[in-house]
Amino acid sequence: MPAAKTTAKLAASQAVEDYLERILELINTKGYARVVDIAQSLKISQASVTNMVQRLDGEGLLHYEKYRGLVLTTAGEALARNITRRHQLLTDFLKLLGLDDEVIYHDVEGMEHHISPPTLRAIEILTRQLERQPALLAKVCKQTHEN
Amino acid sequence: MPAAKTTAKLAASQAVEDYLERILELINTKGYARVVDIAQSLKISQASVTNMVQRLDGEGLLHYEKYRGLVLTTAGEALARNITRRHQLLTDFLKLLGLDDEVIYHDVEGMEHHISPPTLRAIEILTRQLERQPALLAKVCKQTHEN
DNA sequence: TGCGGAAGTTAGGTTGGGCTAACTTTATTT
DNA sequence: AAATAAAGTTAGCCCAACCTAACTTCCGCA
Repeated sequence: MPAAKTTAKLAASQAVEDYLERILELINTKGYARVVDIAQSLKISQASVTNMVQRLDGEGLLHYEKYRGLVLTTAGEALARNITRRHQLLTDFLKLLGLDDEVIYHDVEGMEHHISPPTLRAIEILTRQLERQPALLAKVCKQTHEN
Repeated sequence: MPAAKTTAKLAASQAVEDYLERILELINTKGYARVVDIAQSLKISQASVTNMVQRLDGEGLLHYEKYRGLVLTTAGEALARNITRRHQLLTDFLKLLGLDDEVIYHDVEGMEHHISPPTLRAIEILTRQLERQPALLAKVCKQTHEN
């Protein structure tokens, strides 16, 4: 069999994607991800985080040791990077349209879980093309803020 | 108090939006929305539909009479039209990018619940502008399907 | 007109993902 | 090193939305 398939993935829930995204972000910014930080970042209770972290360990997305912390597995980090990329590309695209940061953050947080690779790719390419069309973008921004 | 607020809205869940959207669609295409049709359309059981329909009646989004059918209220129809519009505009936008119908349908079904009015507006305006840029669009489509 | 099948409903169960309260473990501070 | 504070965990709960099984109502037709 040529071209082995190494990525399993198999559909992570919205919640799982949110957790992984935040965990990766915490690790990138402070070097580690504590339960208390994840809870604060997602605005949920520590108890809920402990629960989910145990589940994610069971699913092989991170290694978790009671009271000692956690690290992402290769699979977990792959998923986290993937959702982070979706977040970034969507944010870039909406920024181009001159939308408010609050609005962008809110909408992206919802939409990022529902965008498939082909759509993401098309938006990425469109974004790159639009970046070279300042006149067109200016028109869109202006019209958007009219009225 | 000037400028009375007539629209309440108050955040409908994803599920509620999906139900209303399908109900409106059924009414528009066959003139009525039976439990069995809604169930089939959403791929869930009739029992679940009955449950939700009772809830939506309680929330004033439709009038429901046991065994006799249902009609959308003004509020329900407003919500349904709103979500339908989001669906349509997102679909139009993605079609412009040359994406496959299956992909579009799937992604829109997820994203439509998470797009705010400002973002929707910006995308609508962008879509209209892009429609007059066939060369740009061709480039995006081509690059999207490369590789 | 009454009966069988389709449609609709009810009751009760499951699952995911949240919560609080109470407890344990770890870390800090004196 | 003991006390206290902070972090983490457990147990038990709740709610939205789904499900199946069993029952009821409705309707077309012999």
